Amino acid sequence: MKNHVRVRYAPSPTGYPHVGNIRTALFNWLFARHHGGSFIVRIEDTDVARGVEGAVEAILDGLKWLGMDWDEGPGVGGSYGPYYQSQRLDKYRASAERLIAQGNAYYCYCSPERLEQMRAEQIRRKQPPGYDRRCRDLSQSEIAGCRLENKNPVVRFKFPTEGKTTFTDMVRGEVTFENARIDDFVLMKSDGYPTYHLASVVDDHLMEISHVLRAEEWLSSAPRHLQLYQALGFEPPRFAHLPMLLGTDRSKLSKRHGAVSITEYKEQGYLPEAMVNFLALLGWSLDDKTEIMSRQELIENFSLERVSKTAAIFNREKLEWMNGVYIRKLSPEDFIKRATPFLEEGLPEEVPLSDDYVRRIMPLIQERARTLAEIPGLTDFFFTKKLEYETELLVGKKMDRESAGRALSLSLEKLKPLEPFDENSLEALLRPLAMELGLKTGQLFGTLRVAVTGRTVAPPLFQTMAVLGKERCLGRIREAITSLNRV
RNA sequence: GCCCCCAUCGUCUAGAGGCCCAGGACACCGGCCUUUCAAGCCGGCAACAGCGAUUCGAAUUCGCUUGGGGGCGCCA
Repeated sequence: MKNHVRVRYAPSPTGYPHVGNIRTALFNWLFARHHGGSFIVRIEDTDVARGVEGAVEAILDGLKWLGMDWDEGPGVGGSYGPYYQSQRLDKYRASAERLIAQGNAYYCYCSPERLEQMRAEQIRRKQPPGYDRRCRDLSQSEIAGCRLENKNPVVRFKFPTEGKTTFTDMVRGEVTFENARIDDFVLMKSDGYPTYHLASVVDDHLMEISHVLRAEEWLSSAPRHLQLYQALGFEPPRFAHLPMLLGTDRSKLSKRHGAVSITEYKEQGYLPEAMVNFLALLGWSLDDKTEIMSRQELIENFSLERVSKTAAIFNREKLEWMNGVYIRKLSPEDFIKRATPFLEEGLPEEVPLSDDYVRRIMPLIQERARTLAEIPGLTDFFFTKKLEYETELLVGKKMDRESAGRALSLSLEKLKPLEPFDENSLEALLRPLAMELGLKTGQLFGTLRVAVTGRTVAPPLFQTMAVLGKERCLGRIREAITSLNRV
C-alpha cells in the first residue's frame, strides 16, 4: 500500500459540513498525506430531492479553511473524473444493467405504498423490517403485468440468502454478517439515479480507491458493498470504520448539540490549526502525552493502528483550551492579522480602526483570548467614547465614595504633567501614590482600572493606560470623579 | 424486534499478561506568582461496568450479563 494509497472524501451536499464528516475527511487526508498517496473529493449528489443549494461550496470551503487540499475533485479535476456523481449516471446504469444480465439484480415493481405497508406490518409483528423479495423471481408474464402498472421500477440486488460475509476491518478486525439477515436493497431508484451503495462501489472501483475510511455508521452496509464488489468482479478496497462523534448526551452529534457545522467554528473564532489538532485527537492519539501537534507532525505520525474503536464525545471545553494555546503561539503580527476581521465585525459603532492603535492593543489581550470572536468584547473599552458602568464599581474593598474620589482626584493631578505617559513612568508614579493615599496598591489600581476601562477585569493597568493615552485617561478619570460626586 | 460495533477518571485518551493499588490532558478544587483577569508553576479530586473462566499473575485473553452506540429507506 506504500505508493498506491488513494482515499476519498465523499460528502453528499444535503446540508452544512458537519464536524463529524469533517473529522472523517481529516483522517482520510492525514492517511493520504502520511503515505504520500492521493486525497480525492467526490460529490455524492445522487439524492435529487435533498440536495441543498450552496452545500458543495460550504463543504469545500470547510476543507480549504482547514488546509485539507485535494489532489482530484471539484476545481482541480483529475484523470478519474467527473467527480460529481450526477455526471456519472451512465456508469451506474451500465453496472446495474450488467448485474441484471448476470442474474445478480432484478427490477422491482413494488410501489412505495406497498413497501411502507409491508414494513409497518413487519414491525407490528416484531420482525426485522426488510424487503420481502416479491419481485425477485417474477415470471415473464408477471413482469408484463407489473409493467403496465408501474413504468418506473427500481433495480434491486439479489443478495445471497445463505452463507456469511466476512471482512477484516482495519480498525475493528474481523467482522462477520449472516447473509440471510440482509435484504435485497435498491441499486437504482425509479428516477434513474443510483443509490449510495451502487454509486460508491462503482466509483471507488473506477477511481481505484485503495482504502475506504468512513464513519462507523456504515459498518452494517459493508456486507452489501462487499457482495456488490464480488458480483461486479471488482477487487474491494480495504475498509476502516472510524469511531463516531457523539454529542454530550452520547447520541449521534446533531444540531441540538450546538455548533455542528465547521462554518460555525470559523465564525466563532477558532483557528483552523487548533481545529485540525483537536479533531485529529478525536479517535486517534499519538501516545500517552503528546497533544499539541502541528499539521506536519500529525501527518508524520498518523496511522490507522492508533485509531480507537470507541465513539468520542465532542468536548467543547477542551477545544477552547486548545484554541487558546494556538492563539498564544501566534506571532503578534499574525495575531493582529487574524483578529482584525473579528474586530471590524464585532465593534459596532463609529470606530475607524487605526492600525497603529490596534497594533498596540492586541498584545495586551493575546494571552487572554480563547477565541478570536471574544476579542471585541475584550477590547471595546479602548474604542468606546463613553464608558458605561456602575459608579459603585469605583469604590473598592474597604473604601468609600470619598476615598475613591480622593484617590482619583490626586491621581488626576499627578498624572497631568506626566511625561512620557508610558508603562514605566505610570508605575513609578502610581505605586508611591497609593502609599501617600493610605491605600493598598490593589485598591488604588482597582479604582483607576474601573475609571479608565469601565470594568473590574482588564489587561494590566499601566500598559492599558499607556495605550489609551494621557488624554483619554484624564478624561475618563474626570468623568469618574463627576459620577462619584453625583447623588 | 433483528443484526453489527463498543465498554479505563465527568470528557479526550495512554495502556497490546507482571513496568499499573493504572499515566497524560481538559474541566473542577486548592496554593504560589500578582494591581484585576489571563498565562505560568505546584498540588489535589477522579476510572479499569459486573460476574465467571484461563494464568503463578489480568485493565490487558475467553465467556456470559449489563450498559451505550450504530444499522435495518426508491437518504447518504
